[in-house]
Amino acid sequence: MGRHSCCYKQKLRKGLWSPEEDEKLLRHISKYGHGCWSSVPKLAGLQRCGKSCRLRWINYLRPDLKRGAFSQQEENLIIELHAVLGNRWSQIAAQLPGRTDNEIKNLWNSCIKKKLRQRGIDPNTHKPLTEVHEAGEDKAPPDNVDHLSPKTAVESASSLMPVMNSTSTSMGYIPIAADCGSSSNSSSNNNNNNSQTLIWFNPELNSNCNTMLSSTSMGLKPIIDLHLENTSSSGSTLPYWEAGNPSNSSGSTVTNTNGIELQSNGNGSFFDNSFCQWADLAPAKQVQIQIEAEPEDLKWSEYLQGSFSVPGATIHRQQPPLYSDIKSENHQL
DNA sequence: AATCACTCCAACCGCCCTGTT
DNA sequence: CAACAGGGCGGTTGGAGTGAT
Repeated sequence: MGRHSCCYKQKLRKGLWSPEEDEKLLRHISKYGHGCWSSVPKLAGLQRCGKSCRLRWINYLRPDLKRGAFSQQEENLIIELHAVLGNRWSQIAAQLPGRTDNEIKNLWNSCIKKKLRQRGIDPNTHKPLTEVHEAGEDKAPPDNVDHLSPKTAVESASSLMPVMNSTSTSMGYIPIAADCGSSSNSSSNNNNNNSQTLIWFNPELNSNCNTMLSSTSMGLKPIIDLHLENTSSSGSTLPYWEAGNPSNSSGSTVTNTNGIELQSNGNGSFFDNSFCQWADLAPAKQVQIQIEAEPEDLKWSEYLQGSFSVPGATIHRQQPPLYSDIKSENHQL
């Protein structure tokens, strides 16, 4: 594919934006909105292509941008999100209000990568450098490795599990990854062609690894609180991994915050007839929940608009969840 | 003061996806 | 179905700024 058509036009300015250009663009968008970007330069009286205007607006002129250096919390969050999302800068940026994907990408390449290496962590895999070398991965995988492609979603999530093994009493559970069984070439999903396997985990298990977003071929997955409890334990609420121990889970139920109950079959598996078909409480701190749904039912765009649905369950949310929201929600539990 | 090396980041480039015709 | 346009994204680049020599 060649250049974008607007770039063929002659006499278009390139390079840094002058204050006058900024003012023209700002004034135009403030007054009329951007509408069709390709028409913005003409209407605003700028000798730029629409893409250039869009970029300038998004990365610099937007009024909701946060200026200044990144805080330590923001850096930590970027690292955590990168571990799950990889180089999906726009999705990472969506979790950091006021920050742009470009900004985050630059920070990652110029600063965070270096810091991680100094700490002995491979920035591509987020594993200790020694481990990476031992595994014969001297040559670091490319940054654009698809951390959560449908085939590797469960694998990716599982790879995070070892760092989530500290004790916690939090009840907040959220899905972090999905294996999209509807993928045309996926053969790993129990012969169910229109299903997904979600992996849930508790963000409080490890403060440094409380990433809870998952991304599949369908886009970023929504975040859901899954409140799990063991009602078989004399009324007391136990963390799910205690309830989910296959050896003692007989008779227990698991309920999420949406009131969806998963009934144990006594073999470590939980069955839900409204939201999920089955939920398998694996021995680790992991539960796989298979959902019968067309991929379209779970599009992130729909979720952004306020709701999405799967058979038997509709989950509403006013606006896209922010990482900080989830953190505080879980702290409240 | 001049030069060089290095860092950082704004902006560009090329590609992909989606919607429209 | 193909062609095209628009928008979005990730990778890369070039230049400004800064510190060292």
